[in-house]
Amino acid sequence: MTQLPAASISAQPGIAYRKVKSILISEIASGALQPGVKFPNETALAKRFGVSVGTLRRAVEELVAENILVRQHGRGTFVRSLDEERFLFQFFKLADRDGNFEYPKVELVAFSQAQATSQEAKVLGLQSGDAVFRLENVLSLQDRATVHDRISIDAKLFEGLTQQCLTQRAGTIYELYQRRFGVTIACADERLRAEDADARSAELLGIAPGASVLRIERVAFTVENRPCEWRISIVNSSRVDYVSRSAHN
Amino acid sequence: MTQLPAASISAQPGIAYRKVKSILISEIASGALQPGVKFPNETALAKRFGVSVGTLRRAVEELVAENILVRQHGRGTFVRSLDEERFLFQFFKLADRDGNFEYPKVELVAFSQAQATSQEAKVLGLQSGDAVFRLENVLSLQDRATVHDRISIDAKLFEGLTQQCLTQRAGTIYELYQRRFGVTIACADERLRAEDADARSAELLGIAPGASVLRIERVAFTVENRPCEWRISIVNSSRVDYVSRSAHN
DNA sequence: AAGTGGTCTAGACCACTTG
DNA sequence: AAGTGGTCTAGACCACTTT
Repeated sequence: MTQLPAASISAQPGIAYRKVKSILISEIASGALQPGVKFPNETALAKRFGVSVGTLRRAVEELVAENILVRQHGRGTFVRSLDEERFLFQFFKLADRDGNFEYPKVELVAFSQAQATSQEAKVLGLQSGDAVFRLENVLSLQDRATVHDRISIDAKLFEGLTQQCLTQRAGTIYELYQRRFGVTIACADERLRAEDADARSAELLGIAPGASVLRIERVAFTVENRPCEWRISIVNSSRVDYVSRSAHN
Repeated sequence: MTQLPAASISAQPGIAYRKVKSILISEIASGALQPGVKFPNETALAKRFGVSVGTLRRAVEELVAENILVRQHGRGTFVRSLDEERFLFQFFKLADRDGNFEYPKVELVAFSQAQATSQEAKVLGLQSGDAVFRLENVLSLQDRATVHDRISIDAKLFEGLTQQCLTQRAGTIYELYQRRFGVTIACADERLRAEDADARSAELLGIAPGASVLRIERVAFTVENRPCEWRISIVNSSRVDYVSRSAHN
């Protein structure tokens, strides 16, 4: 069982369950609580924070709702590991016309380090000129190149990232962020529009330049709610849809 | 205060707070609990259902999370009325490039009653040939025609709907559904893709036929989780984005 | 059998809104 | 002052998983 300092609730702002929640978030972000490792049980955690079990549960329940923790009846509570199936599809929302999701084949087509443009800096919360990594992927579905991703990330956060890391990884890139760099992606904002494919995307996707493509701009955030990845996805949506499912009853 | 029968919990399936929730949902759907009207307070409701206040609260909290109820500290609990600002933007997700939302101007360009195609029947849970209403709207943002909506709804659910109802209404069409027909939209599934504008959409939106447009297909559900509206929106996304905001911490 | 989370209770007290 | 929801407690008992 993880041994952690007797975090004092009174040192944090806000009401009790929010304090507990924010302490848990920072411990997850710092790596003190590792993905896949079992949490202390509720009574122990409640005692550590000096709150009742009910209050502890409320904090944990919110983190479960935010997909940061997972509880399993009879087994325990865990930091959600990004290799879990359903987690992948929290961020990968392309399905075929019948609504079926498929794990994409990923090919890295470019990797470089560069100085952040003003736009990159703004989105990622950096200074213009700070180092960023830029990478480009082509994702295939049903053996057809379907998505062209351009990704920018803060080089400092991902110090030591190499082309090898990326090409030799198993699993998603978000899993790599989490396992090698301790950066856990918790949520993302996306903006979508239709546009005409530029020359590069058209070539990579094997379509005519100027064809209608779906453009998805995504900013992904860590558990601490800091922007850490900026991504433009160009999608040939002639065979797939972007699916947005609202939470049903 | 609303006077309702002493609904017996034990007659419903599932565990207590789920029973309470499903009874509340059916009472909202049936119109026994009206939008904007104050709920009985927690202790009274709990007594009516024969559960503790904590259990009642849990049911209500889930309905609040699903945007069906609204609680206001010190004032009371209400069925959410669809004319509330933020509710509009639960379903209208088009923002300008700076992320600003604007209330669209709506113009009805077609209205008819027809027999459901097999596709309409399938989506809406009808039989092929059942009566449906079809309507088309053009939505303008910043005085530019931006969205062309094609909407199909079950004619039986909206019996008595006329062109007048639609053109003379104040507020959103979902508010009309709720106020005139007692149909409260609670959530929706959406699928997006890029495509080339067809002749009709191009004309209505004042763009070239074949221009890249965003196609949004939406199925909207009632509080009882029954599909009740099918809508295809064609969006000229040269000035607006579809914004998908994930719930942050 | 032991340990975990899931549900439920019956209170207490606080914060906010309204008359 | 009265009424509402918001937070918190300290238990009880159940359901599920593991040993």
